[in-house]
Amino acid sequence: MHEATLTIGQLAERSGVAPSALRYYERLGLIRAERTGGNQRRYARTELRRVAFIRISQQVGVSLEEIREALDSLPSGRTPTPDDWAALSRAWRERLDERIRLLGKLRDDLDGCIGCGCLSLQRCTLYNPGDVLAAEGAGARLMLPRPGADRA
Amino acid sequence: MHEATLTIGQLAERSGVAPSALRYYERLGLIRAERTGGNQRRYARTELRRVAFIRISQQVGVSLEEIREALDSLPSGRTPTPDDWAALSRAWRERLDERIRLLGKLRDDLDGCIGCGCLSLQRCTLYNPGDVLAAEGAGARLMLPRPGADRA
DNA sequence: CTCGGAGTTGAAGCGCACTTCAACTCAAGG
DNA sequence: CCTTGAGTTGAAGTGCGCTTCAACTCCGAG
Repeated sequence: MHEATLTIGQLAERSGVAPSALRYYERLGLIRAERTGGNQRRYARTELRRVAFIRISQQVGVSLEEIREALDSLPSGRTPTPDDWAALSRAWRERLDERIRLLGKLRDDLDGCIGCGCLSLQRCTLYNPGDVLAAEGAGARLMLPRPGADRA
Repeated sequence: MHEATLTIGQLAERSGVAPSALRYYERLGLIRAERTGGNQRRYARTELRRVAFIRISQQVGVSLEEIREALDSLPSGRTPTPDDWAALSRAWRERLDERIRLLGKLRDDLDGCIGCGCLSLQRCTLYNPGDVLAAEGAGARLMLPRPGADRA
């Protein structure tokens, strides 16, 4: 045990991500694996870091497709350095800030509306298109893109 | 025009929600409508406020099912007062605070990891089960419930 | 060599929040 | 009356992020 590579089960256990999810990530091109003679996946230990980055990015609210693009921007040829990872993380920082800012605004507005009890679409800042927490990735739109906005 | 009730098209325009979504909300029991002799929906103007509450709640990260439960808790019989709406809004306030808190923690941790470049699953506070932004509603789990957590 | 647990695949299913479609009816102006 | 735009329905489709399943193979301990 404690070999240079990990089986899918080992990677799953260490990362907390189900094997089915890891295979899914691979299909999307987010992680890679060598194969044994018997066609089984063997993961380099560096893949652990990739998986960590994926899960963290999801918490930031980034879609798997965008995460893939980010990972694709890592230097090919050499193993990514801590600096490489730091650069990617910095890229999410802005999104996270914006997300937090908008939720903070929502909270303030909600407080205001709790005070006045208005919840009026026309007057309340809560329902202000253009200041919407738009398409932050993640599944069936959490954040209210205007209807048809993705086709416009 | 400017009648006591709204057609589905009018409600859609005023609320910014597509007619198909409004019909969907009705099927889920989130809003109600009278019917004309010709079976067309006519919405009381108070439904505007319900729709506003629905969209705001979604921004907080609440699922339609939970929103339905919240709306069901409104007093039946009388038209909800501003105080009634304020009470519902207050109920989301805590969720919003928690959401903001966890995102803030994620940001701080991310800053720390940008500094050290670690992204290590084992050591990094970023990947700390139990402190995960769990099941905040909304579609295909944005916030990383542990695999199988919804079946456990 | 045998056995069982771990791995493989493609296809299908799930949950959420909707949208789209076809086929039809209604309502209002000319 | 006729047309046109708006409304009606149920069924099916969409996108994301997976999970589940069936049918099969691999690998290592005994």
